[in-house]
Parts: sequence; structure tokens; C-alpha cells
Amino acid sequence: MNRAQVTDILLEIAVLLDLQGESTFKIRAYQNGARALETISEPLEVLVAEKRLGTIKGIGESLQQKITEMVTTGKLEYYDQLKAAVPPGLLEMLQIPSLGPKKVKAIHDNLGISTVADLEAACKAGRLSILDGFGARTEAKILEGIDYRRKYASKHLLVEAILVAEPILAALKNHPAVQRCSTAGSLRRLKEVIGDVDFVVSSQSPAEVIEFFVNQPGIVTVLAKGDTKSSVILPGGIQADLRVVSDQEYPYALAYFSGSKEHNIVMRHRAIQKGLRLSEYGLFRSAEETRDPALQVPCSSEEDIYKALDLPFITPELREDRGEFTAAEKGALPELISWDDLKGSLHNHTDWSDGQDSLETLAAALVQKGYSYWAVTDHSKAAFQAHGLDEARLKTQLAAVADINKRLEDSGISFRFLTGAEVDIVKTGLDFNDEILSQLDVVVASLHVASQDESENTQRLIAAAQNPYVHMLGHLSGRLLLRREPFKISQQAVIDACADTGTWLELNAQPSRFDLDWRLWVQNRGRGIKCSINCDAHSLVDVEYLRFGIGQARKAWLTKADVINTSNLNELRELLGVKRAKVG
DNA sequence: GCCGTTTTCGGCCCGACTGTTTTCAGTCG
Repeated sequence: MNRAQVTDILLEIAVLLDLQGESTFKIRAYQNGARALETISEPLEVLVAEKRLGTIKGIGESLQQKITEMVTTGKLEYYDQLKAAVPPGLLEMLQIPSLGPKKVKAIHDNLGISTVADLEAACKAGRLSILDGFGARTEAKILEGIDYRRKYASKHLLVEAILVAEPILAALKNHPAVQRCSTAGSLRRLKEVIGDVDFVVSSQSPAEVIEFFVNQPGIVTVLAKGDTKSSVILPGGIQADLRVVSDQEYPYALAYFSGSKEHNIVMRHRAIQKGLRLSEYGLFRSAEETRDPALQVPCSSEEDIYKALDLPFITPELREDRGEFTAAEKGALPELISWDDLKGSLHNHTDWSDGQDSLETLAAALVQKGYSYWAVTDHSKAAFQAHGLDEARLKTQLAAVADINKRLEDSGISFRFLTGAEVDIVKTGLDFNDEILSQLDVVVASLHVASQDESENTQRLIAAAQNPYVHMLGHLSGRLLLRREPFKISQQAVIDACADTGTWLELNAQPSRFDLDWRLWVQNRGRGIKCSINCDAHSLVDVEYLRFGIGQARKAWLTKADVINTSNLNELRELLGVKRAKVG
């Protein structure tokens, strides 16, 4: 078993234990153990083989034993027994909003219900109300939850959430009773997939703000409406939570609700070490729970809170407890790439293959938008469904690109197209031979049809990285968020090959790709692997995806220097020649 | 189940909302 499989099982054990009514601390220990494994930098097999698991904080004797069993034998007796003891339907019931482990256990133990279908029938028949703590409202809520789960998936692409959140944030900002407001949560941290949208507002009249919030246009359902908090369902089924606090509490609440949970736990611990207490209400000079303003360490912004804990400001994208505290303490937080650093995109399509726009249309729009260059990398012939170019059409395109560049030059415009291809990685190698590839300015190699065999896919990608004419690998994992799992690939092995060969990796900015994943960039920091943030544009609309790509790059700890297409055209041409120069 | 300048036992982050109760448990974030 690999690390991902081991952490998945530890997390599932935590859920199963929860359903059995185990101590919450024991449950948390499994969750902490899984988290600890996610952050290790060495291969898990090595740690197991050298019996060094115990050196990881959060892995004690019992977890050491279980992890070792999983890694060496590929299974875990304890997990199998636990799984056999808990009906699979109970896990599904846990997905229903308002149902947690305690209630699921009570329903199962007292009524013998172990599937969602049975639960639905029991609610409709009013059979849940006989249980202590259950009533008609609970039954109705469960039915609503089952319905909701059926209608909407509970996860949403970042871009969809941003699109529904932005108008509401703008409306809140304009409301006279609102002092400060922001999105928070995973949206503010720019996670690629988000569960719900969070807003934090400061106001002297919370009731007025909450009333305004629940009456926003398009709101489907109001789930909760209290004095300081409210939850609603937005169009598209996205849940939005609003929290209203006083302006003095605002920075603490914003930090708290921006998370991540793991980041906040470290913040709290730092506060405790300094004899302080950090909560969503403030930072207090007290070991006891308090909201006494006299004990408050005054902070007017998030920056002040970090400062009070002897830290530089940590930008929300980095708040995942993946090394940001260590870096902050050393003064080594990266100066992240910023929103206007990109000079162009190196992976794009035109109407020569499956793009919508002509070179002329693109040139006009891109000059207008202020870009310096744009690589034309249409599909190769293997992508016949995308009208991929064969060698003859590619040569014609090279002439067309040269022609339009000449016209740009004659008009005194500095913008240039670069020639190129998104060459398919086919079973037998690359879809174009080296002689053709050597004539192109930019070569992106991408896997579009993967085999079921992980080592075969991995080998094909490594071979592509080893080709001296391939500048970068496109959308390495092939994932489509919420729709398709990554191809069976050892991404790390391919990344290693890129590090060895000086091949760049794409950060594809299509909102359903965001591929390579930000976590892998964080894990491979400091190895000198260069990134190209590309919008993989199939139409002009897609150019705007570069903004989301920058967001993911920031989340990936990338700096301007890490990203190839922050270079100007002359620098870029030089960089494009480096790998080829090695083979002469 | 993990951890320790509070070190082998007794803690482990914590507060709002809901629905059920009439003082609180469960869920959620």
C-alpha cells in the first residue's frame, strides 16, 4: 500500500470508530495520524523499513504497528474487522446533513435501520420520533437532507463558487449597516474544490445584515437564521454561511473562519505558548476562557494577530499547515507570484484544431489585453476528434504564424505568437518525430488516452520528459475535478524525471483541471522544477482562466522566478533553448 | 490513541444553532 491508501484507511477507521461510539480523542488520533503521514517528505516504505515511523509526531505505538502492517502486507486485519462490523449504509447515512455519528448509531441500534432507503421510509412513517432526542422536525430535516443529496453533489468547483459569491459580497459591501466584509473559508484560501461559501461581516446591526443576506436574489432555501449566523442555499445548490460580528472582533473572526482548521490549531497553540488565548472573538491575555475586553491584545487586522504571535502575515492561500509556520519563523515565506506577472500562455488552441478563434482574432484580443506572447499549440494528429494537425497541416500553420508575426512586426506591435504543438503521448511514443518537434518554438506533451496500467502510463510520460525537444508536460494527472479521477500514474516518478531532465511542468489553469495539483508543487519545492501556467485556451473566454491559474500557483507556493511565462519574450526564447542545447 | 519544561495520567480547540428539551446533546464548521 502506498501513502495515499494508508491515509485513506486511517481516515475511514476514524469514521467507523465514530459510528461505534468510540472516544472522540481516539478518533482524532487516527485523523491526526493520517494528517501526519500526508506531510512526511520521505517515502513511507523507507520510514517503515527503517522503523522510523515513531519519530513522526502523532504516530504512536499502535499506529506504527497498523501502518507497518498495511505497508508490508497490503492489508490491515483491524480495519477489515471494523469494516465487517459496520453496515456500509451507515457510512452513506453520515453524508446526510444534520446526521452525525451519534444519531446514525441511535437509529441503527434502536430501529435496526442500515440503509438510506430504510431511513427515508422510517422518516415518512414517523417512526424516528419514538427515539429520545428525535422529533417531527428531525424527520423532516433528514428527508430534506436526503432530497438535497440527491439533487446536488455537495462539492463545487472553485470558479463556480466564486461566481455566485462575488455578487453577494458586492451587495454586502454596499449595505450601509456593513462595516467590513470578506469571503472566508476554503473559497478565500482558493482550494480547487470547495464545500460551501463563507462570508464574514462586521456590523453594529447584525439582525439587519442577516435579514438582507437571506433575502438576496436567487436564494433557494434558508437553512438557518440566528442572531449572528445564517445559512442559505444559493443557486446551483451551493451552501453559503454568513457570520456577523462586531468590528472590533472582525479580524479574529475573519482569521478563524478562513481556516484551515489545521492552520488555526497551530495558531491557538502558539497563543497558548505565549500565555494567550486565541478564539474567533479575540486574542486574550488569559489562560481562562474569556471575552473580557480589558484582557484583549488589540488587533485591528489579521496582520496584527500574526504580529502578536511573532509571525509575519501569512496569506490565506498558504494557510494549510503545510510548512507555512516553519517558513514564517525563518522569515522564509515565499514572495508569491502576483496577479499581473504573466506575460502569456504557452499552451493554447486555435480554430486549426478544436479552438474557436482564428489567429487574427486572438492576436487582436491578446494585444488589447496586454500580453507579450502566446504559443499556438494545437493538437497533433492522434487527437482526431479535436481535428489534430498532421505534419503537413502543421507546416502550413508554421507559415501562417510566421506571416501574422510579420504583420505584427510591420505594425510596430511587439506581441508575438510562438509556434508549437500539444503533441499527444501515444502508445508508441510521441505523435510527431524529433525532426518535426525541433522546428517548433514550444512543445507541450500531453497524455490524453491513458492505459489501465500505471507503470505503462508512467513510463510513457517519463519517456516524453526525456525527449530533448519536449519543453513541458501538459496537465499531468489528466484529472477532471468532480468528474474524472486522475489517470493511473505515479505522478511523483514523472516529477522526478522532469527534475532530472529540466522538463517543465504545466499548471493548467482550466478550473476543472488545475493540474498539476498545488499539493504536489508544495511537496516538490526547492527542486528547481519550473512551472508554466497555461490557460489551455480553446476560446478567448478561457484567457480569463489565467487568473485562477495564478491563484493555484500562489497556493502552490510558487514565486515569479518559478514560473517560466513570467519572463519577457527574449528571456523566454533563451529558456526554450536550454534543454535542446544539451543535446547539441 | 497520542503526548509530555503540567512527563506515565489526564488532558486533548471550541462556540453557535437546532431541536429537543426545561438544561442539554448533537451537529457543524
